[in-house]
Amino acid sequence: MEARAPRGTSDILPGEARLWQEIEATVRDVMRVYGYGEIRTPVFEYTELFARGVGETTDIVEKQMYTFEDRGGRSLTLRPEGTAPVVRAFVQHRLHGEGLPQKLWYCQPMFRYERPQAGRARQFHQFGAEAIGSLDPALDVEMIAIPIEVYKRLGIRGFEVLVNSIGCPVCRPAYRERLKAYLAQRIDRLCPTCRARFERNPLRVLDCKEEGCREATAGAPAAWDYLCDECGLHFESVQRVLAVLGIAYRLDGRLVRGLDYYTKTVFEIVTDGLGAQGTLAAGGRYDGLAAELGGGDYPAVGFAGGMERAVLALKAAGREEGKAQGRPDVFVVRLGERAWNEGIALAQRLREHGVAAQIEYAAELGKARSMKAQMKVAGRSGARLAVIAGDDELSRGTVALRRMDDGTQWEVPVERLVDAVKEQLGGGGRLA
RNA sequence: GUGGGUGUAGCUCAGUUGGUUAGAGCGCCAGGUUGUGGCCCUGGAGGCCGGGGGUUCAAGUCCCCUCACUCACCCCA
Repeated sequence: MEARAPRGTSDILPGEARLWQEIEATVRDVMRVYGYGEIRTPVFEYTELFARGVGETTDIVEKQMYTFEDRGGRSLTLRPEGTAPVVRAFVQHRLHGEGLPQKLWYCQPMFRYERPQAGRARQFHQFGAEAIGSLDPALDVEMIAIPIEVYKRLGIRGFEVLVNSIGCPVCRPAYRERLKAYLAQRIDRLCPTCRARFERNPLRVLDCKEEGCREATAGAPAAWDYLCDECGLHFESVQRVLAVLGIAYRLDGRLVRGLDYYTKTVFEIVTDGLGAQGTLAAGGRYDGLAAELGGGDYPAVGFAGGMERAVLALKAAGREEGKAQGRPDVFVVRLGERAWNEGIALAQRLREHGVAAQIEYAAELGKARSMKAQMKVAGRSGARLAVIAGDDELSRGTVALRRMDDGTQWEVPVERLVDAVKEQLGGGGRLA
């Protein structure tokens, strides 16, 4: 067989994993300061959850889900997005009883059957947050502020915030009809896919990248001109809070989301320079989802950001992958039969004192590598210090300590080794 | 699902109008007399030239098919 990860999946090797850890740590801390609690939901759910929650006619449900039947005949689906499971958990565990709104965050893998390309995979990872049980526009803005804070802390710049309101079940039908009337007069100028969209989801025509479609829809009515009183007031409030927080944004009447549950506020944080998939994070309000899942009337808002895209953005900002293995503080070089074993104990003792100590291993049983080879690995490892344990030194009850930066070297008694190493490394265990 | 691009050593890539045992740099391993890394020198290992079929005296090179990767469309994080 050929050793190969399935199409659209990838291994995150140690060098890149360090970037992931940095992003995860940043997400975790930003969520902490914003007062969100972590939730982890199952990798698979009953298929019905996504069919009802995300929408039967969305691309995700129609052609992108990994759906299978288990041995009990249940239809299960690998989670293609994060919001529906979180809301399901909110309803299932009656989290409204813990106080409202419930503020939850996650960072989990998602699965969609798509053709892979830059910034898109079949297994990918999203970090996100959901605030369930409040209509407060401040929460809409929080969902924009959180990812911005994450990117700022990571040193990712050059993104733009797009905001729109697509109304609610009260006002959207009217806008939809108005838009259809407008499009009907220009139907011949639309691309074939947009002609198909015209019936099923006319809002998506606004989102088309085809030049002809963009020209045809240049003067199309904007959703915000047709909002009902409640949606209009809410939209104004969102913009007011954005202004209060000094968040730069651009109103974009063409911004439409592909999931059925969105109401009122929708937004995207986009950047160029990552290829065609420039959306770093996106989200919006979904006031009807909890009710749709049988949980009562709990308006909510959330966002999700792509981890892989954050990694791409981090690299685009000039960040390098780390070394595969972390830099050790010291490298124990062993010489002679006795030292080959006792050196392991020295490394062990250093580790017990919190010092990162590495040794070089034999390629073949009973064949120690030459000192030169061990020193070469020590140098390459980036270790600050080498502990040279030779039979000669050990017979004197000492080992040699060598600074790898300037090559100075001296002997210390074995029982003083840990202290001597810490002295060299400085208080925190790292080189001062 | 639809298009374009690319597949030669672990990595980045050469490979002449088809013509001997397919190369380089980096990396890896071993040496350059006793037990010392970085620089230098010498040597070595490592290649179903993505796979299959075809044309030809002869294919890494030309043709067809296929697979994979990749970019884009669709859509989305």
